[in-house]
Amino acid sequence: MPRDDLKIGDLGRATGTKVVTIRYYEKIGLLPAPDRSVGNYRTYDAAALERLRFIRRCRDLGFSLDQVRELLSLASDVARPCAEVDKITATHLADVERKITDLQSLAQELRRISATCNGGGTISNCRILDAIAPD
Amino acid sequence: MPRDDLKIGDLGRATGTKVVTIRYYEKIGLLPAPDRSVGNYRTYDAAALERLRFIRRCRDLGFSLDQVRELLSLASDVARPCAEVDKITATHLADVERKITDLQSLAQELRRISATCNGGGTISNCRILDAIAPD
DNA sequence: CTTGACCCTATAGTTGCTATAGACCGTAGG
DNA sequence: CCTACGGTCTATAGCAACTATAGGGTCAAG
Repeated sequence: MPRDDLKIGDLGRATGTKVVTIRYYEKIGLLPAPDRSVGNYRTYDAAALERLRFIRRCRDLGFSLDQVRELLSLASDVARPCAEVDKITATHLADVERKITDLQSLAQELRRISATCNGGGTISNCRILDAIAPD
Repeated sequence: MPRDDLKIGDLGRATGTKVVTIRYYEKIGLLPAPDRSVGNYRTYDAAALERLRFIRRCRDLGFSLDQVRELLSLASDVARPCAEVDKITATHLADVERKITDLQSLAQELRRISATCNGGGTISNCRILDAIAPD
């Protein structure tokens, strides 16, 4: 076995990925099924390590697994236009920005609601509940 | 049957909730099992409508179903201190605020990555992919 | 009396993992 | 050589919070 062969645990440690997650990525086709050792252990090479690193980085950036799949497929096809990659990124960025504004108005409303809190009172005169359920 | 009896579809329309979701809330104990009509249809009264409205409002505010459960339980116990309600709200607000800052740095990074896009090029010289997988 | 809209139950799917059970492999110590 | 241990294997079930589907029953209008 070549020196750069990694067992699944090694790969996990090298990428900060749990073993079960790696197997999960394999099951859903994000990682190719690797060769097996005599004892039926998965053995990974440097390419697998790089691919998993890429996947994890994408996940850190908040891309969905489907988007990661697309990015991987694009990355392997040097002739496709770079604009396709940018489109995925831009779509994701727009999603993130929309989420931010949604959460900002949410936070605003929660602050407003929380501000109505009747210090040491009881539920019977809780104005927060009134604020949640205006009726 | 009293005039304020609602079928599940009516309740759904009145609260903007899908029928399956209402049944789901019942199954997980968020809504009590209502009376049934002769034909075995669920029949809801005004109290159920109010309770579901409260649940939906909480969900709109981003509370988890467990938090909603707690809020409902608090709301029904007039002797408990209002501070408990505020604590749930404050915790949730902190969550939301943390999510916002997380997403903001994410958006920042995505903008940075997207800005590297090599306009009309192909994947072979795609700098976005390089930016995602710096190596 | 049939059509259509509604309702019923039960089960499986979604996303992205995580957890568990029960078995096998490989190496180091006694 | 045996045993203990840590790692690995498969398969299955669980998490949030629903959504979707299958295969039926109910009810009012035409």
